[in-house]
Amino acid sequence: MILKSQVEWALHCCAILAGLPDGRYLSTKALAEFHGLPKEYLSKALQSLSQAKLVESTLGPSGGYRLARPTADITFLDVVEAVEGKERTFACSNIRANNPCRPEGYCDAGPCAVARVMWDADEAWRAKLRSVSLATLVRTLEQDIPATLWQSSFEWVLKRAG
Amino acid sequence: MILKSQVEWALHCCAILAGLPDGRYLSTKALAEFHGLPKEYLSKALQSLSQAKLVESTLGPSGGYRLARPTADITFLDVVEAVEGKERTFACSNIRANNPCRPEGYCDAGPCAVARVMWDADEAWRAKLRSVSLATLVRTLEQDIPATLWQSSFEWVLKRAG
DNA sequence: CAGAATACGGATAATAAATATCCTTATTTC
DNA sequence: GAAATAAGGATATTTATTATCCGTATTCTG
Repeated sequence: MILKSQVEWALHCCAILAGLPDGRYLSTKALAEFHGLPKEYLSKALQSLSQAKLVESTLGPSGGYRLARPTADITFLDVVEAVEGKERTFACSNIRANNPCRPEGYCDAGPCAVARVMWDADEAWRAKLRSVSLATLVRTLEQDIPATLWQSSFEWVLKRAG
Repeated sequence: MILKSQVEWALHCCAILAGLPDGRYLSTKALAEFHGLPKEYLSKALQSLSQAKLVESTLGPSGGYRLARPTADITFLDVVEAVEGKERTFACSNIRANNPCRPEGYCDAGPCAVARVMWDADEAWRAKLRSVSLATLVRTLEQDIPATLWQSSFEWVLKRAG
């Protein structure tokens, strides 16, 4: 089990969009070029973000994407769920129902004990993702990345932002 | 992203093995029949548990599997990792390295900020799985399942345990 | 107003992973 | 010696992921 590569792409793209000045948009083309990704397929990930209302888009030359909410109000979980879907990572197929000892018409009171544990773990994962916002990510990146690279990247993006 | 169905199967099988009297083995055939699963494919999951040293096997008629350690010493994480592998659920392909603004020969100090968050969440998931043992699971099941069904299932298993 | 650039969605192909079955071998029990 | 078993290799089958291509509507630019 491994997350789609689109999750990674979407998160990095959101980090870039988070640094965009108000009212500006950045195109799929620019985002793909900046990250060295296939434009057409990255486009699908960005469309997922758009459908989840995390980003807004505009058409035409100088078109592209921008965040739809303040960076503090978009979490890792938002982005992950936009791309991966909101379904739990453990699917219970209720195999206990196949127990040959079950009386006819027996009905389970609640979800399977195995599933409950797996779902608790899933929720712990989501809680952690929910606790980190894009604002936090940008602050971290600003500390990680050398100032010169940070600035040149910012300028690279600005030059292409419509 | 969704866990393999073999994870579910392995956990349920471990729950059964956890109730086995000392020194007894239960075959793939019995485990498959009890859970309504394809014997050949379930066998692969059990082999994973065996390779991870979570269970011991013996050959011949009256052969099968038993737990290799006390139920309190086998966690959900042990079983999940035996089947799914120990790799993290987020794979960082280090796309930041494609940034066109990077100076020639630039080298990253540490892992990517995005990956660190994703890996923290992965670890939170694993920590939760690590916190629940088979002993805990069996206690929960004993409370969930009606005594009569619990007992008839126990007898069903015992009749087939070598 | 014309042309270019864009997001969007549908269709399709290519690749990889999960699911499943079959068969052979070595071991153990009876 | 016969039967049952785990183990592992080989191979399909199915599903998910990754990727590309194309047509459409929209928006900006000249």
